Amino acid sequence: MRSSWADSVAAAETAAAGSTANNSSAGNNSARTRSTYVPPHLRNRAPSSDPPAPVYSSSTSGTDGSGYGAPAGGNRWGGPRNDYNNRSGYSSGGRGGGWNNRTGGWDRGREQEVNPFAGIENAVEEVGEQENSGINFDAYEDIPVETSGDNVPPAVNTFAEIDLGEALNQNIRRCKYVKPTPVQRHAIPISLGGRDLMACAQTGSGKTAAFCFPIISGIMKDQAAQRRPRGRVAFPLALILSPTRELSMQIHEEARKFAYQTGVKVVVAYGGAPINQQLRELERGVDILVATPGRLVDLLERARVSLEMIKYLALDEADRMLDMGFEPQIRKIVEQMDMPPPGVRQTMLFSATFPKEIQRLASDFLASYIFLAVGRVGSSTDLIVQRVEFVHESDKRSHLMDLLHAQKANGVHGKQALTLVFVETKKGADSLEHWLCMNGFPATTIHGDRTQQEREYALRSFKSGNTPILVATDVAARGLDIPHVAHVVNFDLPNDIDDYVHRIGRTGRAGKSGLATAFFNENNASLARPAS
DNA sequence: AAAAAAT
Repeated sequence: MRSSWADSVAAAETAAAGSTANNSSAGNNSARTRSTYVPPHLRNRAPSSDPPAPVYSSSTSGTDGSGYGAPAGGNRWGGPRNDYNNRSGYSSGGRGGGWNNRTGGWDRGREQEVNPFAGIENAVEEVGEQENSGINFDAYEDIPVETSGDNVPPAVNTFAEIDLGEALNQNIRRCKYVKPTPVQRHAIPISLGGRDLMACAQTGSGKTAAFCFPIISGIMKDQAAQRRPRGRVAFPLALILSPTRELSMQIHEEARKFAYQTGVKVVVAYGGAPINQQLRELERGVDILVATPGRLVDLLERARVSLEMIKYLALDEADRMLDMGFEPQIRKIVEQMDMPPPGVRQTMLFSATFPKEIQRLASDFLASYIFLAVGRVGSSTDLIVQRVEFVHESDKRSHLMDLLHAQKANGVHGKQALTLVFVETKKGADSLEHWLCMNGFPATTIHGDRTQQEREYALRSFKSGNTPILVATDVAARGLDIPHVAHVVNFDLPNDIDDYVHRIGRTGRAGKSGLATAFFNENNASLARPAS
């Protein structure tokens, strides 16, 4: 039996207390050198005390609009951040002109930063005021949060309280983040303070921003991050590991938004995609590398990536990675290559649960860490309406059909009523998808037997509402943040209650309400009562 | 028993 969240909290408090007690001052040195809180009345001014960090010096006069063609007054690029521009592989000089000119001389590939805000979410029409931000902030009030450890930095209530820099603040506005989510309120000050962090929280709670903001801000402020020669070996400053390719892609997309026009370069590497393109991307320079463990080990063995310069390490969905048997790869990456040890680098470990194996990982990877547990947002108990229906195996398809027809009849537009159907097997996914299509319901499927290209296409097609039904195996169960999933159907029940919770967590995201239906029959007897 | 992940 897995430990519950409450157990995790309890267990972790002892663990965290024990691990921090003997090592209270280590790892704090970097914290002192970072700049800190700026009171509200001093914000949006040039921080005169810190001339060498000019990123923060100008808030551009123009409203930035699309991000392109905006730097009229500011010229963030040409000016003060030359060190950075050079380092990340942009040619220096003529910056402003080149930037505004999309067909300019050097816009092949990604040499030009693509505006990440022209994203897929625009494909789905926004409804109503509340949805514009994508997050229902009211749902975040009264989320239980626990922290433990030595000298926990106080939480913040607004982004403005945190000195993230103007470029990052602008991206936060572009993302329409109004105020920090609970995990952000606590985790960002902890990370900005240079402390290691063990956090129990789910994706969709704002976790990605919680670890990206401090990393990006830290890289921007780091005077020591001088330009390095570009070459065959890439030297990322930050590494983000995640269990599945799609989750890595998603983190990469988000991180690119947060890093837009900061000069911080984010690159993603995962399997199933041609490695050459990823190698080229790495050669152009990388600050933050987002990767799945297998592909990263490959890159390390080819000596195309060195972890020598790593200052920030984030492990996302750590429990999932262990479940999937990645512990050897992860230990190899973190402990047996050239990555700086705990205390020298800064490490953030995120996990939905906190069982023994994760506790061990935490004590091995983290130094003097702070434990943070954030209650679930849109948890199974409040925002997701759950139904369990007894359906014989042979009736499942027609029953699903009834549900889909009812949904249609309720006048939900195809575009917004995305339905995610979980099945047990890859074969089952294929055949159900086929059957749905045959019966007039545009569906697609995602599972581990499909090529990466097919998987990515399926996800895009689903998100855009093109095929508003996605049949999935557990590859999609955790972490994926798909907006507008109105209904999760557990066509086949998962074997494990944790998986169930994660699956239905695909709906009711970001504080919106959702519906979850599970088909239950005699085959699932083992789930009906705790089988221990 | 199944799923995921490097080729």
